[in-house]
Amino acid sequence: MDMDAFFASVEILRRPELKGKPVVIGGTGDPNRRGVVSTASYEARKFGVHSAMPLRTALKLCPACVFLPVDYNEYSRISMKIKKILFEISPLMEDVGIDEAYLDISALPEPPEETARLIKERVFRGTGLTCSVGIAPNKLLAKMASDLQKPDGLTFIGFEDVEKLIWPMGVRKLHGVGPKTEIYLKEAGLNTIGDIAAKSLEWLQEQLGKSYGQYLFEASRGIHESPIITEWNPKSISREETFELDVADWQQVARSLASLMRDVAGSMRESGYEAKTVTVKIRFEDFDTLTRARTLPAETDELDILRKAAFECLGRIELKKRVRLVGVRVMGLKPKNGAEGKQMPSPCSKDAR
DNA sequence: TCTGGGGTCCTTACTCTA
DNA sequence: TCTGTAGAGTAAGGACCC
Repeated sequence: MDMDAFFASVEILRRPELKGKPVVIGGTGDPNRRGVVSTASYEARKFGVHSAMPLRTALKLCPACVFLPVDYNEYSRISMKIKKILFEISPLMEDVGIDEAYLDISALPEPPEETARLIKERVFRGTGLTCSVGIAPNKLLAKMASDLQKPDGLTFIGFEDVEKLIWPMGVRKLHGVGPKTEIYLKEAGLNTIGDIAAKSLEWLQEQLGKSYGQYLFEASRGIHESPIITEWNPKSISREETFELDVADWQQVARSLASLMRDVAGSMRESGYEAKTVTVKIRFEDFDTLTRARTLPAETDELDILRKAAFECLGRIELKKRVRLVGVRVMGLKPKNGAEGKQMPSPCSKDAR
């Protein structure tokens, strides 16, 4: 199940006057400041606006677009409502970020198409929002099925449809193939998913690495064994900040790092985790990005220790260019005092490769 | 000229230890 | 003691996802 233009749809729901207008959600909502598009309504997409595009570019493409800030709290609230509805239909549910979920419905007595219709109906009745549902024998194909008809779609894919429906698609449509791999594959003469499927396992592994080659070999044939993951512990917690204007002042970078570290430590305590490794990230004005990491003798959630480690990392980076972004991440997480830790919905798909 | 933020996983290089 | 090797842990960077 995949919500349709989720952030934009939520905003339109609470401001009905926006219905039918091109709406762009991203950053602070000011298209003249730094930020990217999180979600564009279908009307805005007609102007070429899409996710991850700089807001300034979106403004150029569509000066008539309505730009709104991201209201993550509101989207989370509605997301939880949706997940509750889905969980009631099948508790074998995997959260995939804020607007997607996989459901194993193979054990339900109703036929799948009936369940799919029930999902769409209950989500709409509960929230006023539409979603697209894909039904397939595994997560990979279900995801591709849900993308096939959007918005408000309901699509079936079986293994027997892979050749006809999936193979003609561009390589980029395969989950796990991003912009870099797309370029690489095209240079190798592979334009469609079928082109990948025509290659041998050995060739793909030689060109793209053992693990990723194996993944592409199977995925291009619609083969994907990964199970529904119902519980999940975070592996890292991070915060980062892009400055409105690139900064040359070391003090300002340090202040920002200290504040981000406070935030991360707060988040760790809230969720009940301690961390072993601290990583600092600096992105310079030319987008050159460096990271430095420090592993501590033992896990901790004490701000003083974490901050000291972060500053030790920062000290190993020569700030000879202006700084665009500063970030901090903690990893090697362990639930505190042997407690369980708070299990969370997974933030994004974990099994692309 | 533009390129966010919060995540996961993989690869490669290096170091330490058995 | 010297040499080689395997494995674990750490560090850095990169690709991808929502």
